Amino acid sequence: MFDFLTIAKALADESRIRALLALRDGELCVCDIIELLDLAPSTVSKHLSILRQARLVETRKDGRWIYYRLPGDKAPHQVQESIRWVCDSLSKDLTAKKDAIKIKRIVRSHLKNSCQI
Amino acid sequence: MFDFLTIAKALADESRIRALLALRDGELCVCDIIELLDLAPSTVSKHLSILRQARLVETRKDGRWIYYRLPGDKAPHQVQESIRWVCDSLSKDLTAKKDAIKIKRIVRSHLKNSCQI
DNA sequence: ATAATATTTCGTTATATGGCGAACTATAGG
DNA sequence: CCTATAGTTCGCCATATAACGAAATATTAT
Repeated sequence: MFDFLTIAKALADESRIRALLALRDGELCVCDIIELLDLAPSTVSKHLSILRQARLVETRKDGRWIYYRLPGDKAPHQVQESIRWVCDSLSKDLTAKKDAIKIKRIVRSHLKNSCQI
Repeated sequence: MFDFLTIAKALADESRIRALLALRDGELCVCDIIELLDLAPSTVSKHLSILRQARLVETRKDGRWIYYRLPGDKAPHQVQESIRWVCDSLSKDLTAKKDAIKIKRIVRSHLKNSCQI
């Protein structure tokens, strides 16, 4: 029950849901998500740590960046089912669709900054 | 997104989850749930109204009593999937198991009060 | 009609939560 | 070494939420 409630509370916030859904197309670093949500870095960091504590996201550090991603197959069944529930429920959500487009642009522009052709 | 968040917030509270799971074995009146959760009537009423607004429960009035139940097949797909998620996630939960036993006793004793043999 | 029971609504209070900025840690680059 | 960048932690404030009791509503029983 405790684990379930940790997950349910983590999913009961629009910013965290948007962040989670944005990870469907692959990992993102924190600054990507900051730009997506248009919130203060400290706020986004807190949101991500709540998702992380619920095991709804995993992290990978690469130099200065910390990449967040959806958990893999070895994640607890409860976690996987929860993510499936969110993704299924919001597969056609308009906000999520807009975010997906915005994220593509954000990732592109960040790439452009680091490896200019 | 709004409907989803209404549901997610409704599910992010232990008392409401316990009430919802208690309805798996059939409808209950408010006083049953008050006795189960051991909270003030006004508190339980508020919890149930939150579940109701999220369409996670339906009601039926019978005399003095108002019976709450899980929604039927004509409930929105999103609602049904949400309930399935909760029930699946907590199918083996210890608190829920204890509650199921307690509810059986509560219902029995309420029946005994009204139709004494 | 009156009393008792079931439930809801309302007002209050304490705590939880989301938001921010400032300060801190860590890494990369000049 | 110094600066810039990425991220987290901490402290603060405003709002949201869960809890209660008192009062209101509705229905049944006396």
